[in-house]
Amino acid sequence: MTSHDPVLADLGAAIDAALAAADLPPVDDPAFERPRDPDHGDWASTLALRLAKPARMAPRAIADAVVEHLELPGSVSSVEVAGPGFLNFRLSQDVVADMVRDILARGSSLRPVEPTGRRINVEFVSANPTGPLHVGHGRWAAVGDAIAELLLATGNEVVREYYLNDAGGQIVTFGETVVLSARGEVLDDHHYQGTYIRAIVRRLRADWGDEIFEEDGPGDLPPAVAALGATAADVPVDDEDAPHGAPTGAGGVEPRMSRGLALRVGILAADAMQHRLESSLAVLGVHYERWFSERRELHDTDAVAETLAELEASGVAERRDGALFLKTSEFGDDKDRVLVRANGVPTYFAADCAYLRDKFARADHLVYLLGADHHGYVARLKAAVQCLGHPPEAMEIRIGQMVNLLRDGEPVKMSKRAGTFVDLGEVVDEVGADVTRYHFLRSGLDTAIDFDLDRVAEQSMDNPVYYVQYAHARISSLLRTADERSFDPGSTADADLSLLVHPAEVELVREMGKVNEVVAAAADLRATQRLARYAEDLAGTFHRFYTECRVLGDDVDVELGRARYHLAAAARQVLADVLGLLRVSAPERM
RNA sequence: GCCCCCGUAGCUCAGUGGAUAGAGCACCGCCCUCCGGAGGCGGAAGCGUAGGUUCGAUUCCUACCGGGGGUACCA
Repeated sequence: MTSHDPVLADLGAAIDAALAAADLPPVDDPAFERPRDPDHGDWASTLALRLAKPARMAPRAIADAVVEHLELPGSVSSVEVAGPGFLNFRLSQDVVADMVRDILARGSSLRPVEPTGRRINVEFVSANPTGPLHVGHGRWAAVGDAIAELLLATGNEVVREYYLNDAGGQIVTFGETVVLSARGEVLDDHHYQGTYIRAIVRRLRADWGDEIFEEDGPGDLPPAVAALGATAADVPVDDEDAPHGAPTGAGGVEPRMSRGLALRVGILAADAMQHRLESSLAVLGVHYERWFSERRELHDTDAVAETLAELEASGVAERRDGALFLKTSEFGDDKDRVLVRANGVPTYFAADCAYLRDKFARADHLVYLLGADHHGYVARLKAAVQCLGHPPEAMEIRIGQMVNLLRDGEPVKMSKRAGTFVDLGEVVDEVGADVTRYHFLRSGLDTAIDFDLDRVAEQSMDNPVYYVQYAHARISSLLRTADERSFDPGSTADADLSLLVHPAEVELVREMGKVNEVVAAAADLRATQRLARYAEDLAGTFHRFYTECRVLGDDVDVELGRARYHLAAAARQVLADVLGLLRVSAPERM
């Protein structure tokens, strides 16, 4: 990472030379870091501390020896030894000036990157199309979207993908639910509950008329749907081949509709749900390059069958007790997993294998964003990757901890079936897209977070996202005002940026200079909170600068005012770039 | 039982071996004849417990305590 920064590359080379000149052993990494305390300079190296043992010398003595032999590159103005043996470096004013000019000239603070040539597939949310999204999904949506943006910014080809589980028993159950609801009949415990079912009923009724809910069905369905009665689409279903039914009295099970009807309506209902999912996500500002339909792309094709045949042919899958097992235990899983049940019906896992195979035909690297409730699935998925002949690291699974939805401190139970969830769309309407996104983006995935509706709504005016956005709006206002007052900032190239020596100016510049390394680290670690926290730090340094350093006014030296103008403009650009990566808006006015 | 994640300020969360552990909110006290006070400055307040590794541990290891999630020929 350090090699990306030209200054550090120069400095590293100079240090290597100094070590050699001082008869000290070489280091493979100068271990540059940003000191927390600005008094410690722009960059620090801990190499003397690390070298103490192998060189059998006191760290300070090593540091002194290095400094003695060090020829500083032009980009570094000073070095000093501090504390137990830190080397603290300060950048020269030229570097500062170049950075500001560069940002303004290019219209971006993000350093251009070499394309990696890597095709990365990022899958996130992928909630079943049998119900609306809840707040927890919002977290994966915001984080997945921002991670995709980060990977894009660091030179990768990226596809955001949503896997639609629009096949299987749940679709039949979903169809049953909709039919019963349309007929005004009572639902059983295993049916989906919630007011959104009525919306689905209205939707289908509007599109196809009431007869869609009858056994015969309308004759003018699109062929693809009409032909669905018994296609591959209903393969991965519970073991009952009989129509789904509910216990009625003591007499046992009495079918309430045919399986074909439930399936047909279920498929149409899932399609309708997909549109609802898409619009909910769009409200959050999340858009996918690819919606992958399990039913259409895996079951209606030969994909599953081909995958199974391939796995069997390569010897990683074998028949046992009438079922087909994938030997995942040979690749770290607890036990082998069933691909095809003894009754001939493929499992959900079989579809997952086919899906993996399909993805690897389209991408070099797969990122999955899953909730903690899916972590039990990781081992077998990792194993499946290897069974398909790919190295395990070609797929990366990020497990995110859960979101606890609270309402005034009290947990809100979220259950799709019970209908007691709070829809993501409602939340976004209540607190706003930027606030919702930002709330999720500023925490690490490993942290289980609380989302208190009342608190977030109440605090919305003091939300950290506004702190950042306000800085952006404030600079915009400043530049507008300058324009209105016919302030002539002159060109960036002519501005004397060496005038920027006030502590608040130096701090701002110093903070701005971190942007590329923060972006690189955030991308590497898939850690959106790094960007968010950085944005907050940067906004803070700007606010301090703004309070202490005036840009406009008769009492401000003209040249200094111009330099500050360009500094502010560059700071705005950095803020806009970081917010852009988070896909949070950067308003000119608030 | 076994597996995964987390215990940091009153609250929500940062800090993937470095110097005096940070931010926002809440609380107390200051700061607008002047570019947006949705701001700035100051104050008070914290690494669950006990060991270990290391020149150095909030960070890595072990145990314990506490919280969350997972452990199907379900999807």
